[in-house]
Amino acid sequence: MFATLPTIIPFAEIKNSEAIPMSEISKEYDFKQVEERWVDTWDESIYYFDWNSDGPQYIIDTPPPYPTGNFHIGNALNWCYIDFVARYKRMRGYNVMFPQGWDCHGLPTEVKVEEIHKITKNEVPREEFRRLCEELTAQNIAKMRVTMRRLGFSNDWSNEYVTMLPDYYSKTQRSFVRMFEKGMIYREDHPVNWCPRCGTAIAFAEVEYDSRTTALNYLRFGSNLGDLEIATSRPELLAACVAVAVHPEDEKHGKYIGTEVQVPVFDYNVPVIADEVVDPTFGTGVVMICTFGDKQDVRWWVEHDLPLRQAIDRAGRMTEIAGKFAGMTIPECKEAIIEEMRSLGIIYKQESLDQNVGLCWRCKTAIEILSERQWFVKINPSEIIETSTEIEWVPEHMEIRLKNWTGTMDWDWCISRQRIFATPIPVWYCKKCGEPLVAKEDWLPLDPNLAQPPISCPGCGSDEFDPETDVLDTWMDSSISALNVTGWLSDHPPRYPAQLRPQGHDIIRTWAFYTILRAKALVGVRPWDSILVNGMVLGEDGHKMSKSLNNFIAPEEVVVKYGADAFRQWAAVGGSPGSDVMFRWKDVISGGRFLQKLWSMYRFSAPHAVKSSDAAPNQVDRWLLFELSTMIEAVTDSMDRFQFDEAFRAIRGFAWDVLADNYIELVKSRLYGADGPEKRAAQSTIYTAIEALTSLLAPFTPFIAEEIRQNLSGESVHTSSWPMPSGIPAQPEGSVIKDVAAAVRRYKSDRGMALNSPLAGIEVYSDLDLETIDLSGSTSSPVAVKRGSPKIETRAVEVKPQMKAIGPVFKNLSGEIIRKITSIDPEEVARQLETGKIEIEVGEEVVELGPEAVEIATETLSAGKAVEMIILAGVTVLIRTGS
RNA sequence: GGGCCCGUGGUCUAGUCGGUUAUGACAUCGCCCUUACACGGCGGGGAUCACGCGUUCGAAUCGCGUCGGGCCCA
Repeated sequence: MFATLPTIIPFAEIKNSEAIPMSEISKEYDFKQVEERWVDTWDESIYYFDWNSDGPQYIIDTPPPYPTGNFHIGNALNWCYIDFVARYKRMRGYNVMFPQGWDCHGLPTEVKVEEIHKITKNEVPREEFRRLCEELTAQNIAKMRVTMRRLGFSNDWSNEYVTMLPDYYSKTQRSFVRMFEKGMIYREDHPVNWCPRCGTAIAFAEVEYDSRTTALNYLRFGSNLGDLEIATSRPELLAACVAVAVHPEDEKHGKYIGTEVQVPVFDYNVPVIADEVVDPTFGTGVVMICTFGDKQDVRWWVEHDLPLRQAIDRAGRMTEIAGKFAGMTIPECKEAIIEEMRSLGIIYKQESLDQNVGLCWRCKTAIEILSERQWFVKINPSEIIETSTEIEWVPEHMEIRLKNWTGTMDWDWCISRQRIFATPIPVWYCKKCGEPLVAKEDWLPLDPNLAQPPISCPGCGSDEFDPETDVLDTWMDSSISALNVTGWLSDHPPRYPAQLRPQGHDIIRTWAFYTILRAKALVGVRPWDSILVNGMVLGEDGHKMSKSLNNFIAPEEVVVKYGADAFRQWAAVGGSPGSDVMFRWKDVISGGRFLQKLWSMYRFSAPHAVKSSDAAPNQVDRWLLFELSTMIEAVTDSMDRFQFDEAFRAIRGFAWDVLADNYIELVKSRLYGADGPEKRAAQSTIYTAIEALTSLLAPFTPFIAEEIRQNLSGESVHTSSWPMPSGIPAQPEGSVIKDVAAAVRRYKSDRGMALNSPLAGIEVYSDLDLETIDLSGSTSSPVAVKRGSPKIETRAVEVKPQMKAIGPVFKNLSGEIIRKITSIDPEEVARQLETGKIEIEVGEEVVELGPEAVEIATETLSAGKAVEMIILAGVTVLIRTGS
């Protein structure tokens, strides 16, 4: 018996006072208009953290970017991740803080200011120069804020901080004072990495390495035992030579150990020492130790208690001890000294040598190691490594980078810098006795260059002081960001640790390292519960995106062309967090297409999506609700693991495949049909699905999610809750109906038939009680559901062994069983299968297989009638074509 | 030189505590303007899962090695 076709009511006659008619909704999604409108109208106070709330907190230690004026695509990727998390956690009921900070201090701004005003920093008063830097920084921050808003980030602007302002840098200064008082900060003469161009000390983290080719010079040192031949790549440091080293078991040079040799050109004696680190196969096997050619020299210097001979000054020029070379630059001296030694026959050989040299990461000048009186922070590697194990690293393996780095530092963190635009070190030196006077906490903030201490010198009572002109390393500012956002030294009770630190893997050795160090030193706890590490953004050529490689794309350019929601989809699906992500226009384009698809779905749904409570969902509705519930569960799980690609793919898959391509096609006839419980059930199901969909999309595509949700229900999606899975149980009927409808659609498509062309009849053979309303509606054909199997002859043509079932039971017999069962006649296997078991001989024994062990592929034997058969899992469909 | 990550259709990618026919996007080909969407729908072609050896009944997945790439460091 065929079910009757539902009556079709013309669209124009459908009146629904609650819903928006489709015709009023534009066919094309206008992302520009929608996004710009929401940027202008959103009330950002809904993103504010509530300091007074007792609810569960979720504080994000946003890494404060350097205000260059351009919010680049790498920032944008990281901020997308942060925003996904922040919006998700808010919807889960957390009291979320997504603060925005600005890490202002630093050399690039000083350089830029010098460029803009055509001055050098020494030409204007210190205070004036600082003011110009602040002015430029403020302009740059303003520019970057615009981009961030346009990208839809839900920053908490009530918790913005700017490290160059007294509010913040007083905390930096207080952290300095506290750590000094705890004995964690000290000042002493110590080798430091020095950039001669910038004229400042720099930390290991600021040293970059590059391979260069240089000359290895072979020269002779005079000795009573006969000239000693040594090889060096740094002859310009000859005047700084304090010893010569050989390997203790070096047979050729062993006799020199303990004697003295004469340094050529400068004619003074240095000892020959034995040290196992010397590579006897490199050069001549003899190495000259200078203060300081490299880090190894520093180690030897300490170990063997050698004297200090400083041949290079702060400006990178040769000092007095270099004699007639004094005043030359390093390259000038190198050239002159080689020339001199050549003419004297001291250099007897030169060969080229590939080596890696340390460079200043800002200006790429080769760094020198100088002994300078500087401020240092003590590093306790084991404490940092221990603390990092308390932190959840995502992805896990990134923690190894921190551990590796932590073990490689040869000396403490040098925190003084010889610059202007930075946090002043709150210290004076007594003019009379020279003792340093470190400010007390309640004097702060201050600049010792502008203020005098309120007390006399505790040592000698003098009232005359010189200010400390050095300033603090910028990492001293930024490494307390985690403490700052959790309310340290604020009016609020502190809430550390923060829950999340999102950052790139390129700054693990700096930011993550220093922040852990400082949190432990200052408050004794880890700075964060979790750290989420994002990859670098690669250009479409596969290389790290940078202006110099000319593969650079600005986020603004993408937003203008495809919108923020499309851009954010690239961030979500471009790669899983931690891996590098290539920027690809086609990902953005496909994101834009999805927006259009969503818009079309909404445009269709608008007149039909109506909440109602009195209509029980039918089988197809329940199938959709089950798929929705399952998807919500999966997405929630993915979000909890920060797997945004997984989460977004699941949402998009549901929206596109399940809801649009299948469910909506199935229920159209009900929606266009006469009012009644069946229609209302479909309307209500669509409403539920779209409502949930907009919530799930809200963290990813906040603009279109808001637009649709506001139109649908008049409420903001961004104050709504994350959907909960309904937990509706799985029932096979709806899924089978969907499969049959899809099969019929394919059938028509294969034959070039219009998809709405009616068939004479469809018979569905199944043991399930299938409802026919949506099947007949979506196929435009009468449908009958029958029990059992159709009277059609079939023949087994292939036996497909099921490895999953056979393997675990028969173990190493499996191979033989598979070979056997696929070699016998499939018809025979099929006959046996009807008895419920299959017996086959394997070698000597007879093995019994259950029905789960095989699947039989069959072929229909045509009965010569106008009947087509489609066999699906659990159902057989017969189509009467009517011819 | 060391550490970490990676190598899957033309391109990019999912899957990686072993188990039917390896996911998706973009590209490509064919058919279809079906009362939301042609920025759409249906279908097709296209991958010896870098290579070799091993463990196993069974390997993209586990182990070892080789080659190639990236990142961090020396």
